[in-house]
Amino acid sequence: MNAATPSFSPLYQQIKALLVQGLQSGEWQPGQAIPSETELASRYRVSQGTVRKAIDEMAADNLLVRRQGKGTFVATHAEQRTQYRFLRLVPDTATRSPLQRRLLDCKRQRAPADVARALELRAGEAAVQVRRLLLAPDESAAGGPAQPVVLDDLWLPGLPFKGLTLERMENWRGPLYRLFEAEFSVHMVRAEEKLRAVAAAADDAALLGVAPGTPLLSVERLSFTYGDKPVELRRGLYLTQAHHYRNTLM
Amino acid sequence: MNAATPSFSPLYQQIKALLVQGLQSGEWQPGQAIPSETELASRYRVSQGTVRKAIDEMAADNLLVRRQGKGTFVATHAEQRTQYRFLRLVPDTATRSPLQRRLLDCKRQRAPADVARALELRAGEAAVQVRRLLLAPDESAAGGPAQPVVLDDLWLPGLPFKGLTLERMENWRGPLYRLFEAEFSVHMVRAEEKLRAVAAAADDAALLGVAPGTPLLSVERLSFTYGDKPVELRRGLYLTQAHHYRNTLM
DNA sequence: CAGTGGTCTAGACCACTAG
DNA sequence: TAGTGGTCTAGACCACTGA
Repeated sequence: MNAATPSFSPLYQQIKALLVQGLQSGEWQPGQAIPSETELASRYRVSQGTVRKAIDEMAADNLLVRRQGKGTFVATHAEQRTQYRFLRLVPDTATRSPLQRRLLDCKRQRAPADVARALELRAGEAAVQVRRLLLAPDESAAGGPAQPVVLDDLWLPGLPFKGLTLERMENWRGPLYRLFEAEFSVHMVRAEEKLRAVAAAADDAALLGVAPGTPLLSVERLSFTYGDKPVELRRGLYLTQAHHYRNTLM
Repeated sequence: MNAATPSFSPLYQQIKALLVQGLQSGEWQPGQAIPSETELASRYRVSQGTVRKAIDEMAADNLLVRRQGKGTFVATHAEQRTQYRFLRLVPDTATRSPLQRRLLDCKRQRAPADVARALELRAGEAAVQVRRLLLAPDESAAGGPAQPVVLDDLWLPGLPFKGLTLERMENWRGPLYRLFEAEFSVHMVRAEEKLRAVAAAADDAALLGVAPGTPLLSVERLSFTYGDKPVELRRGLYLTQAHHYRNTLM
């Protein structure tokens, strides 16, 4: 055991590192079950309790999901429960209804300097830019047109996302992060967001259907996959007239 | 053991409930050590491992802080590390320097309906309202005047905060939440925030030293103490010209 | 029913802190 | 050195799932 992972750390941390490696290498895919605790214990020659502690931490990190009686599964963005795990915008009233997606653009180009820095790309390396709107279905009885609430600007590293096209996204049912996971083997694990209040520029205002100068919530998100590797930079403008960004502090 | 807590649940959950009760009742004060794991194990007639699991969860909830070799301590807002545990506003550049506080007002009055509802007070019950500014020290070499960055409006239930005055807050060194904890036995455990982008009203703009209509980040925070009891409603307006609200999604 | 994760125990030993 | 939390083990039994 120690031969495989020479640096000193508690056994369960070493097990955790091995398991994360398994996720990173794609040995176990999102949604699939990993081996049982007893199986892993005998494989790594440690007690079940040690494996358990490693898995406990990974479950707390949202890398794995435990299901009593069934097994332990690799976390995925496919489940209802985590459908919008990273989207903190919720309607002020009523329950959260699914948002419509309207893709505006998808093009490959050289990454601007700031994007390259955030995604740890070499200057001028290829990147994919995606622009899209999220729209809230009209809640009134009349059933009017859907109201735009989010204007997103995504930047993805070109290499892992080779073959990402507008059509592929348009034909996809379900969360974008599920597409990334299923088709490009990129699973988003965590993200850092920076929020600001800004005034809507003319073009953004037009897309969101509001007056220029309307206060918007600017959300810059940097998403990471296994091993704290940044794989998405997203700039969003949220309309907070009838929605708000919800956060829990602990 | 089961006699004391008749409802069925895992043993360690029952222990956890008992420990939370101890915090709630003030048996152990913030900053103080609770009894050792072995002591608690023998007191509650369970194994040390069971106590350990209860404490593990409470540490994860930020109710307790473990210090190897020293003991387990009741979490407090006094520590440097958690000085601004609930304030997510950080400067865009440089490190986070301590903010100045300028108290504007503190008065006792009947709680408005919305405040009463949030704080679970009876209609018209007494409440304390506090208004204050947070100012960032000028970073430039010149060392100009401090720049207001946060305008806060706090509402506290009148009963537990009997005796809270402007002087008492002005003479207090350190975080407000530490004052609440030390003088009023109210420890904030967690909070829910709702964020919006708004345009600055004339009076708010004047206090923050910006033009009316400037986009501001509106942060409505409801804070809870032990047992999910709401004890503070806070409405903040954040200037996000040189600062941003930082959030981590997991 | 067998197989999975979940709880609980008892005991050994390690790592850190402070007198 | 004594006392604390941290790790690791081995084994028993419970609770849940699905064939």
